[in-house]
Amino acid sequence: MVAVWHCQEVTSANTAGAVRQGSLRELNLAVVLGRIAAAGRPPSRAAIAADTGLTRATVSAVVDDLIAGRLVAEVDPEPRTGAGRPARGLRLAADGPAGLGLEINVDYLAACVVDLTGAVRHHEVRRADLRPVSPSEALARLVELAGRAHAVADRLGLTLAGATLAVPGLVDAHGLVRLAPNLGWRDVDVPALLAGHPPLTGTVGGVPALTVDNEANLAALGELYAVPGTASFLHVSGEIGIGAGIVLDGVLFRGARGWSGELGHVPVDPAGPRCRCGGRGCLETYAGQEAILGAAGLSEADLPADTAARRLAHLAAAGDRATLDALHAAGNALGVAVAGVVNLLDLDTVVLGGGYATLAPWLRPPVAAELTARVLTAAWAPVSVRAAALGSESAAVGGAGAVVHRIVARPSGWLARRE
Amino acid sequence: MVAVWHCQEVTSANTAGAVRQGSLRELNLAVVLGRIAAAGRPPSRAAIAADTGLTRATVSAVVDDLIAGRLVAEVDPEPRTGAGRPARGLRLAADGPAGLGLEINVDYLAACVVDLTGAVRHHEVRRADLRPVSPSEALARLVELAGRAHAVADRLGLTLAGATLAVPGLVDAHGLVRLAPNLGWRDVDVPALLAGHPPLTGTVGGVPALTVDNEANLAALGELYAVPGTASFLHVSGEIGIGAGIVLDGVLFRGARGWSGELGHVPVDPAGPRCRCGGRGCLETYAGQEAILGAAGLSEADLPADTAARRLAHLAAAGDRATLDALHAAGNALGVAVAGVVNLLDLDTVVLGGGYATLAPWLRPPVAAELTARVLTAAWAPVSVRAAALGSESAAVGGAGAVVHRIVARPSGWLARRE
DNA sequence: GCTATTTGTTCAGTGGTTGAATTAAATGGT
DNA sequence: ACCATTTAATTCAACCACTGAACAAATAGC
Repeated sequence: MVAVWHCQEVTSANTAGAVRQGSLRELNLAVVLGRIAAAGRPPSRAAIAADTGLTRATVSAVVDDLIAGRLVAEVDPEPRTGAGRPARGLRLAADGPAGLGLEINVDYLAACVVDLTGAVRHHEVRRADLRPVSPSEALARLVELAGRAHAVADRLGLTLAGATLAVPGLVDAHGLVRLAPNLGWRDVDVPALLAGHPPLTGTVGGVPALTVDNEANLAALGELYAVPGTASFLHVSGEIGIGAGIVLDGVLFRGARGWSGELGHVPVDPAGPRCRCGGRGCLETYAGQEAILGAAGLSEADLPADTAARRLAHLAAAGDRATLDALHAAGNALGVAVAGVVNLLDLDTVVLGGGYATLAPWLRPPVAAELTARVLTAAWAPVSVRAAALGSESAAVGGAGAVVHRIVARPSGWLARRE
Repeated sequence: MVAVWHCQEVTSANTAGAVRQGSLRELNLAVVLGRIAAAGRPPSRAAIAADTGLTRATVSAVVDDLIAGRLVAEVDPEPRTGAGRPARGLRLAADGPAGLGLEINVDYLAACVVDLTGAVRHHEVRRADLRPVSPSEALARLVELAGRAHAVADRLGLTLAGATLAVPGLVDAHGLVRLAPNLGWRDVDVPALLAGHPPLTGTVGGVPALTVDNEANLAALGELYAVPGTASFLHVSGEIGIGAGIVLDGVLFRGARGWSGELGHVPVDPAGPRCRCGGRGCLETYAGQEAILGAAGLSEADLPADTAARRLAHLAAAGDRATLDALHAAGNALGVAVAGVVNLLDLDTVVLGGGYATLAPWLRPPVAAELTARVLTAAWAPVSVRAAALGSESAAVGGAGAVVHRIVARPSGWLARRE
C-alpha cells in the first residue's frame, strides 16, 4: 500500500486540533528551528531566547532535541567583539534529512537532492522525448534516476526524508494525475505504478514518502525557497500552457481542490481567436508557446519542445523583427492578464518563470508597462517584475525543497520517526 | 490616544511566536469554544472531549473558564434516547460580549449589534445623502447611532467588545481612509476624528475598540458568517465600482497591503471603451452601475444612488427590453471576468452581493453560462452562483460579526480583560 | 590576576494536561 | 420498586514542559 499525500504546506503543528501536553514541545521545536532557518547568520541559544521570549533553559532543551535528531548542528563561534562568553552558533544540519525532487516533463526527466539548508547537493537531468513513452515506462526510467540520487544521498551522509514528483498536469489529492495534456497522460495512478520502489513507497516519519504535484506549483515553491525575502508573488510559468503559482505570505495557494493557477484562460480579448478551452481570446492564444512561435513565423514542428524558448531568445537577441514583435505582443497580453490578477490579489511581485524566464529580457518591458498602466495602486507601490532565479530545474528543486521545508515547519514528525 | 487595528482575522492564538506555558490553556480555550461555535446543536463536554481528543477533565476545566467569562452558557439537556446521565448542552452565550457594526455609505449610515451567536440584536439605518457632508459631520452623526446601539446593548445585557466601521474605499492599516471616491473622502483619519467618543475609543481586552475596513471586505465576511458551510467563495459587490471579497478557507484574503479585491478593472475587452482607470474595456465599463443604467437608457442623475439597483430590478421585472438586455450584457461581462478569477483560484462558489444581489435573478443566468463555458474544471465540479443572503446591511453585520468572531477565535483576550 | 559580561546549564517550582477512580443522573429490565 | 447498566461530569495524584534564579563556563578589558 502506497500512501501519498497531496503536497500541502504544514504551517503549524496542529493548530486546528486540540493542544495536548506534548504539543507544547512540538510547537516550540518548530518555533526554534524556524528561527534558526530564518536567521541570516548562525544564532546563539541566547539570541533565540531573547527573540522568541522563551527562557534560555527552554531553548537549550529544545535545541538539544534538535541536535540529537540531526536537524541542527553547532558551529564554532564567529569572532565577536565585546566581553562575555562566546556564543555557539546554530545552523541547520547539512548531513541530516534531505528531500528528493523528481520531475517528469515533456522532454526530460530530472532528479535532485536538497538538504535542510536548501542547498542542491545532487542534480541529474536526462533528456528524452517522453511523449511517445508510456506512463509506466516513463516512471520506470524515473525510478533509475531516483535510485542514483538515493545512492548519492547515502554517500553524502544524507537521509532522504521524502520525495516530491512534479508533473505538468492536474494532480488530485491522492497523487492521481488526472490530466497531463502535453505528456498525453490521463488518469495515471502514479503511486500505484511506483509501488514497491523505495524510496518512493511507504511513509517516512509518519508522512508519505512520495507526493505528486503540479509542476507550476512546485516551480513557484522553488522560487520561494531560492529567493528569501519575497513572501507573496505570482509565478507565471510559460510553457505550452500558462500556469500561475500563487504564493501568499510564504504559502503556496492551491485552491479548494488544488487546481488553482490556471492563468492561460483568462480572457484577454473576447473577440479574439478561438481557444482550445472553448472560449475566445484567452491569454494562451496570445502568449502561449505555440502562439509566440506562430507569430514569429516558426512552426512548432521545426524544433524539439525544449528549445522553443531558447530558439526565440536566440532570434530576438539577433534582432529578428518578427520575433521581437511576437514577444512584444505576447508581453502585452501577459501584462493585461497579470494586471487583473495583481489588482485582485494586491500582489507586489511578478516572477517570470518556465519558458518566460529565458525570454524575460524581452517580455519584462511590455509586462511592466501594462502593470504600471493598469494596476490601480501602482502609483503608490510599484509592482516589480523579474525573471525566475532558478531555471528549468525549479520544479524538481522546489519539490525537494518542499520536503525539507515540511520538516523545518514541523520537526516533531521527523524526530518521532522510527529509525 | 485612539488605537486602531486594521480588521484582521486572528486564526490561532500566537502560532507565529513561541508557545509559553500559559499558551496551552489559551489555545485550548480557543479550540473548545470553536467547537461549541461550530457545532450544529449544543454539544456536551463529553462530546467535545471525544471530538478534540482532550480528556473530559481538561474540557471541563476549560469550559468552566468560558462560562465564568460569560462566553458560554449551559442549556438544559435536549431529550435524548438511550440510557445514561443526560448531557448538559453548551452553547455560545447570548448575553456576553457583542460586536458593534457601523457603516458609512453614500446614502446611509447604519449601526448594528451582533451577539456571540451571530444573531443581529439591533439594527438601525439612517438614510441621508452623505456626499455633501463633511467627514467630521458624517462621523458625528455616526456617533449618535453608535450611542443608541450602545444603550440598546446595555439594555439587552450585552457588553460591547469592539466596533468595526465599514467605509466604501481603501483603508490602510491604521484606519486611515486613503480614498473613498464615492463619498469624496481622501486621507480621512477616522480614529483621530472619533477620539473621545466611547465606545469607539481605546482598547477592549487588549484589542483596539475600533477597526476600520473596506465595505466590500466586510460584506464578504457578513456572508461568510451568515451562511455557514461555504468556506471559500468570491463575493462580488456591484456598486458604482465593483469590489470582490475573496474568502479562502473561512479567512478573508486581504493581500499584502490590504488592498485586494479590485475586480472592476479586470480587462474584459482591450478594445472597449476607455475607463477612468486609464485602461480600456475594464469590467466596470460593462457591469458597473453607471454602465448598466446607461445601457438601460437611464441616467444616473434620474434617481438617488440607493435606488439604482431597485429601479433596474423593477424595470426588468416589468419586462422592459432595454433593461433586460443591459442586465444580460452586464452579466456576460461579469461572467467573463469572474471566470478568470475562478480559474485562477479554483473557487467553487460565487456570491452576487451589493447591488448585484437585487439584480441576481437576471444576472445569474448569463454569469453561470459564462462560468460553465470558461471554467476548465466546470465539467468535474460545477461552480455555484447565488445571490448574497444578507442585503444592504451585510457590511455592518459583517463588521460586527468580525468583532465577535475575533473573540471566538481567541477568547483569552476577552477573558483576560480588566472588568 | 581580577572583574565585568555574556553564554549556557542545573534545579526546584509551577501551571496545565493526563488517566483513573468517583460521583451524578438517567434508562431499562426484572 | 429496585438494581444493573450506561453515559456525564468531577476529583485527585502523577507527570510533562516551561519558568526563574542561581551557577558554571568562557572571554575581554584593566
